[in-house]
Amino acid sequence: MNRMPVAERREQLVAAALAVASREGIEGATVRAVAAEAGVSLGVVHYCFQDKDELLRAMAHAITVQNTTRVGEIPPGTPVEDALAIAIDSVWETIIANRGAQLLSYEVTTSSLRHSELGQVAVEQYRGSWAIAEQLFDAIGQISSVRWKMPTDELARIALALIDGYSLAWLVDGETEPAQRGLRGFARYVASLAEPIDPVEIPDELPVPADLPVAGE
Amino acid sequence: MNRMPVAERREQLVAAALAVASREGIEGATVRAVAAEAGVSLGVVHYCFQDKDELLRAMAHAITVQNTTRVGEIPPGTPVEDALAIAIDSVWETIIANRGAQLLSYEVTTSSLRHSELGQVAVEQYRGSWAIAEQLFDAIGQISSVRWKMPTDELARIALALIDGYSLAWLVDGETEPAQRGLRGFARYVASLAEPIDPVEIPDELPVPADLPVAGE
DNA sequence: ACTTGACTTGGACACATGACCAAGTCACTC
DNA sequence: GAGTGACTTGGTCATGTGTCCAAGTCAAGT
Repeated sequence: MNRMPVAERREQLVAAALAVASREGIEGATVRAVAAEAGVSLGVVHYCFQDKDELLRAMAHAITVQNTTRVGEIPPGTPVEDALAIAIDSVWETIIANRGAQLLSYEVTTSSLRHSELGQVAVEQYRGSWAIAEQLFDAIGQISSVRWKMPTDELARIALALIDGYSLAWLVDGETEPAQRGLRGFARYVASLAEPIDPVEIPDELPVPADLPVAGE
Repeated sequence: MNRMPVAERREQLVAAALAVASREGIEGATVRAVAAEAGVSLGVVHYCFQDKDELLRAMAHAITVQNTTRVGEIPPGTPVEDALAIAIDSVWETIIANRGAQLLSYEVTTSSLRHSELGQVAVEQYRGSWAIAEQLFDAIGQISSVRWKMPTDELARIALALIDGYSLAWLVDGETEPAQRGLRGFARYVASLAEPIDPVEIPDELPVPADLPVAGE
């Protein structure tokens, strides 16, 4: 096989692991399978990674990075409802476009929760997703010139819980319509939690409506 | 070891498998581990079950049954908000009371989606849960004398998606407060989807508010 | 040219696991 | 109390897997 520096080889192996695991499940990502997928002999894997665990951790990290890629841009001035719809649809479409990867993501999560070898992978995964979602709500707030009646971190958790739940259900029964209907309904609900603010000047202290206790984490 | 009829032994083995798998994960539920947990020699398992797969299927079925046990009774006349809160709290409490079992449930789901040996276990699991949740909303409708502005099967799917998502998040970060806050918020939202009806006489044809398309499954 | 070290190879080893079996043991019935 | 069949035992075997290694190959620097 072609020679290449370790770093590059590692990337190739991680990609191979991701491919195998997406296709055949996390258990199918054996050292041999990954080596075969990369077109490399067995020893190479242990030359580039100390453990199989290290390889899997690298793969999990790649998934986390992949999951926390930003959603497409939303033009400024877009109404809240539309902005929310765009964002949620975008997330949902990337999910149903990569069934294997999505399923793998859950497998990695559960594995990480059982076996300490995978370390804090699951926690990192979720922290990253929550942070991204929160940033997204903040961004939409600015884009659409609205203020949320609920802290955005809480909004983020609701949104991700719902998406997680619906995508699991979709993995099981293959129906996309219920999820889309549900998510659209959620978008409408969230839109009702937005109140317009002056897009030009944003004063520091606006009275926050006390509908819900503002519990910052 | 004590002699007992096959049926009884099978139950014991399924219980042992459930115990091991809840404690150490689905991968830890090897034939040997199950036999040891049940205090039985290796051959017994293969005497009672044709395959390891058959054992796992039986275990998965046991989980499904366990997951679809009815929530506690709600006294008639309870206001919708309270009835919803009782139901959701009840579900949530059984979840956080059995962390291992809940995690195992997800492991079984993902495993079933990968390996055809587990058959339609995941689908059965979800169909059962959806049906129960739908029945629950119907029941609450009767108990609290309200009519839902949204089809109950859709309500059920939303509720279960949310619960799934939150419980996954809880498994990862161990925080119960965000989930409880989120679920209570959902209960309040659902309560807003209820409109009172005459508790005594329920006519067959009531105009259904056309907020959403009524899509029967 | 030659030396050095990074990179690769193929195989070997130990171990866990699922499957299987032949013999043994016990309870129940006639 | 003898026979019958359900139940149990302990062990064996094949397979897949992670880990490791000693030797081989190649590219680059001196």
